Amino acid sequence: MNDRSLQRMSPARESLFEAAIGSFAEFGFGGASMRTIAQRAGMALSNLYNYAPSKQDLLVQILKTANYNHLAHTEWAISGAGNHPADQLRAGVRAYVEYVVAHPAEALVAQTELRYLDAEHRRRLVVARDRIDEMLQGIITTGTASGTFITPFPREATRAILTMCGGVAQWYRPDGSLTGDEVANRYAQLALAMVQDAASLPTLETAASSPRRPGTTANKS
Amino acid sequence: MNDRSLQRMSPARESLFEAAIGSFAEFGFGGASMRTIAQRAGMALSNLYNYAPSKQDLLVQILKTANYNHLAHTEWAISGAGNHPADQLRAGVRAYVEYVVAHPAEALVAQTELRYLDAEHRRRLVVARDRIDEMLQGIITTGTASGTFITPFPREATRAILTMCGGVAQWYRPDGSLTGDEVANRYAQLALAMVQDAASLPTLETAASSPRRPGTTANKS
Amino acid sequence: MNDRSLQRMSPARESLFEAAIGSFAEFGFGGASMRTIAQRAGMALSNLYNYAPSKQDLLVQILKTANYNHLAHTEWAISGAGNHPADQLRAGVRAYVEYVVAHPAEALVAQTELRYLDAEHRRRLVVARDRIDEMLQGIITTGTASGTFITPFPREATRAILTMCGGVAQWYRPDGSLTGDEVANRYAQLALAMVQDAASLPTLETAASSPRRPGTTANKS
Amino acid sequence: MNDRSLQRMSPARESLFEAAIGSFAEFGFGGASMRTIAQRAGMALSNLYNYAPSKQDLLVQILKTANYNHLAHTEWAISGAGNHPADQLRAGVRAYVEYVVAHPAEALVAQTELRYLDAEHRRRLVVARDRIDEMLQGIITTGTASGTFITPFPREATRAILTMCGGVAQWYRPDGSLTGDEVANRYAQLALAMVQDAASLPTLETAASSPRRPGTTANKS
DNA sequence: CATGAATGAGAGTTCATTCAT
DNA sequence: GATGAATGAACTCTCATTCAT
Repeated sequence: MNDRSLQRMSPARESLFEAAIGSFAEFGFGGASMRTIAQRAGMALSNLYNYAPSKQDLLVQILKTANYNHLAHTEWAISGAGNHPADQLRAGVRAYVEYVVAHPAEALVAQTELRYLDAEHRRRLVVARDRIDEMLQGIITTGTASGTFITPFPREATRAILTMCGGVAQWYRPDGSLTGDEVANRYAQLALAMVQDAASLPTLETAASSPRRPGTTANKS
Repeated sequence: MNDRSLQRMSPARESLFEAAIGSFAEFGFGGASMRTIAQRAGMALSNLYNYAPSKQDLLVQILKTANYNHLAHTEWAISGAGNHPADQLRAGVRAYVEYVVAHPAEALVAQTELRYLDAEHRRRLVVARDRIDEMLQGIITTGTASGTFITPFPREATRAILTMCGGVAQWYRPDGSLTGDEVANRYAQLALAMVQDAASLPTLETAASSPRRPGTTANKS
Repeated sequence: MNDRSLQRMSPARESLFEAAIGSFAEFGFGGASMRTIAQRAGMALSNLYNYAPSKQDLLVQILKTANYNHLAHTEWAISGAGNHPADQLRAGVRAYVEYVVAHPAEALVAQTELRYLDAEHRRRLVVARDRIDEMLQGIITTGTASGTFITPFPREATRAILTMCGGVAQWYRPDGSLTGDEVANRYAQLALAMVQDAASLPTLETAASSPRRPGTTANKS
Repeated sequence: MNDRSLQRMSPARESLFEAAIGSFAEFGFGGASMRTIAQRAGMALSNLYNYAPSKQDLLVQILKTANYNHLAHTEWAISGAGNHPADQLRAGVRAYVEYVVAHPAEALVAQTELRYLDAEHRRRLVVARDRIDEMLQGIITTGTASGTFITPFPREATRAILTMCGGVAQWYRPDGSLTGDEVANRYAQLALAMVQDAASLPTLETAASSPRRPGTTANKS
């Protein structure tokens, strides 16, 4: 899937947004300066304003694209994952993390800098984010109802999963010890564990054969 | 435990740091200005420099206090939780979240603004944060070794738990539908589920027959 | 008489100069921007430079046309007013004001923005204005010499008359309570009064009874 | 009378406003830059903003002071000129012009730059100017009613007088051929002539026989 | 003639910080 | 400790202008 599939971009526009994302990720919205961004994009400062009427608008454009691409990638994966909630959740989490590790700077900006927008822009931008939230919560709720998942707090579980997945943007490095795929897989497993997916649980016999907490009730008893 | 136990503060100092935390939380380090902070603190701009030699230092002081108080609160709770990994993890997560909901702005700043410090300061400040990480990871590893927990990825589980707990700062509101205690408890359960704490697991058919560690979980047993 | 008689204009050129005059009148030379003017003229910014090589030149062209048209209109009226100084002055003032009320924005710009030009351009542009001044002063001096007018300060009277007539541009509105003709007539009478035109004066005993030069004054007598 | 009598000023403030008035007079509001003003005032650019929160506000402050001082000076002179309309008009015009020649730059700015303010500020600022207008018009109307003055257009006469007096700011130079006092006196005479003040009129043959208010006019009698 | 993209200079304004009092 | 005045650097943004098409 193309990065900027939603709106085909001229090379200048492309490099500008790349530079802006990089700068916002590195210094934050307040810390990044239009001069720096222009330099990074290889164009004159004043030319920025042919692409975005203000710094705020630059951020808005970035967040809009980022959020909707993230949504698209995740929704697409879920919609191809069949009917079983566990498969859907696994696919969703995997895709969500995949997008983050594929665009760490963009994802970081999307998480971090949304707060600095005015209420109106924020309202319109969270729509995409909320859609992902609703999808995941729907999956978890359905799974819980059907007995596949067990969790008394679908709302908090959803939030926790999204938060922990988004957090990947803060430490993931492409040259780190784990590939993006590995990270995505592991987070998918952790998410399934959190909702106590039946299939992921230790089975009875294996549970018995290898009693990991001998005297499980040892806690108290 | 007192908020600013490490260094007793004059009222002026108190209101200054309160103002700074509030401003940083609201506008980010780059977006907050010394003028705004001074106004919020009800003092003259130049008087700020009697308490902190620079804006950076203001942030450093805040983060130092925040991180060490967070560490202290969490470590204290764990150290009083006995020997069982599940109890320790639960206590740790609960305490961690408790601190976040008790000081949402401070916690938000601590998470968000650390990146904007120079390497040296960052290095010294992450120590406290890393200590919490190590403690949690130690608990999880120990628990896994002893069979209480089941997770193939203790490293990622630790990070995920801390991230999701820290994320509470981004949405928690004191006047929301959940009290801070409820949030803390639920997140503790979610964390235990993620590491598949034996006692928290539903057994398949024996679910009803042998509730291990009765009374621990509010959900199922 | 055609407005732009000196140089026939294409529609684009026409709308450009109209836009420029409007913008200069509204915001001043310094406050008006080429972008604004272009928008107002309904053309692209860069296209302006096909009609004027610079903003300054735009103003120069406007002022040149304005000043010479104003001069032409006034001189023509005077030259058709016969030999009597009073008739000449009346015709001159009337025509001067007529032009102002017919082109308020242009006249306003001509008065206001001349100062912002460089010395050379200013020198060449004041020629037309000075010609009007000289004509009026000539009329007044002649009239004073012949006893028709009485004023000890022909120089100041001339300046005062031109200033007060030019000032009409600052308050005249086409939809105001007075038509342009009425304004022109009244200002002509005021000017004649200022130089104490004999025929306009009330005589001692005949003040109420006999208007001297009957039909000249529309007002009371 | 002190220049800034209304509000005592620190030396820095004083020199700032002097510089601002000079710059606005020379280059216009749009053409003057805060940098230039600061240089002229001998202070750092940023320090300007300790005295005026914006360039607009700088202009507003100047215009407020200028207009009210002009009003004060003129009103004071009129109020000390006795009951006769001719004396009042002469005193008023003289004082008005006196102020202009005493503060040519300030007066020029007051006339020229008012238009560039937003409606609200303009509305509040014209109050002082309108008060002068009303005073003059009152004098002329009264004089006309009592037969001292003869003019069918008191409204236009008032405007014309004020305009021509204000126009002095555009050409008067302290080192010119006329002193400020001379200019003021001559304009007062011209104004009286314009309203056909009885005492200022030349009598025809009875000029010597019936001087109405003898000794009033310096020019003829 | 007309345009959109690009630019260097400079605009107004705010920044963190200092210093004499 | 506390303040108001002052400063140099940097900010976002707009300016008039150019040029390839």
